[in-house]
Amino acid sequence: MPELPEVERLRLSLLPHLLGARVERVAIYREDVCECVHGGEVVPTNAFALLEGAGIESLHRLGKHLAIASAGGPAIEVHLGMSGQVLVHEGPLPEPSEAKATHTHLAWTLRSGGATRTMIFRDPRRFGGVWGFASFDQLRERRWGGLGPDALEVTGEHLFEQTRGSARSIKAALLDQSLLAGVGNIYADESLFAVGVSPRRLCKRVSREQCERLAQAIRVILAAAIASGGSTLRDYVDADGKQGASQFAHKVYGRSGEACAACGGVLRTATIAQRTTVWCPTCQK
DNA sequence: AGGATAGCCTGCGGGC
DNA sequence: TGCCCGCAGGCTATCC
Repeated sequence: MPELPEVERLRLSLLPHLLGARVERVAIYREDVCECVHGGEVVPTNAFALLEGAGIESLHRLGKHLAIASAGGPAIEVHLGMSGQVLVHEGPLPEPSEAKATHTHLAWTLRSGGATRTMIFRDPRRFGGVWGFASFDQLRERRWGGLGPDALEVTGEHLFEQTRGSARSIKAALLDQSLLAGVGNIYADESLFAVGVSPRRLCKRVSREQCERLAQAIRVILAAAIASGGSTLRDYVDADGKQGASQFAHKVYGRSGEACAACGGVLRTATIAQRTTVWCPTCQK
């Protein structure tokens, strides 16, 4: 379940394969995981909008969203959703039958120096997708305009200003990508545990000082997760197929019924903000 | 208008 | 052993 740290790890692992590479060909196996936009209009899915013929200049990330941009030309956004993966390998483009069997929806032939590689986007559950734009500016405006600041750089002041007086739970707010971009179910629970705030607590009952500590916990926990390779319970791998390791560092996520690392009490679980939530009723108020 | 809810989709694991 | 059902989850559309 990719969140910000997994997407950043993916970005870093893609850099050596993509920077300076030219896209020779794009194979589209499933059009309906793509959306292409040109001149503000949604246009039929096409290889050029998905970088065919372009030279790749930069990779960007905002929250859980990854962008691959050419110099002054097209740019694509990849969103991994629940089960999306981007992988680079040495082999040729997959045959349609193989693509179907592996839920591979798109593939790019990359030419870099003398080497030819294949990048694929696969996503069994298809909650993710790929968006093509005529420029990175258009991508940013159209796809990223509604997102809050990147969670790696969120401030307590921003959290407080955006949540003060709100009647929803702090957990719901942390999951709201328009408030801050990149926190999902795992790191929402981990961050709340780190600062001793119950996921059920209403935003209007979260103080400025608590927002300050929460913002710092979010930044520190996400940075640590990036440093340790991104978390994964099942689906996540980077561009080279390597799994992350930071699931071992989760203090509450996936540990319902286990002992709290801080007080030894039993971690409990409930559905909060439509998400399975785990917290320590003793440590988190 | 803010906040809650349904639905999308497949794979996996528990229970029988 | 094999089948069925429930759950996992980010995001959008829709409802209240």
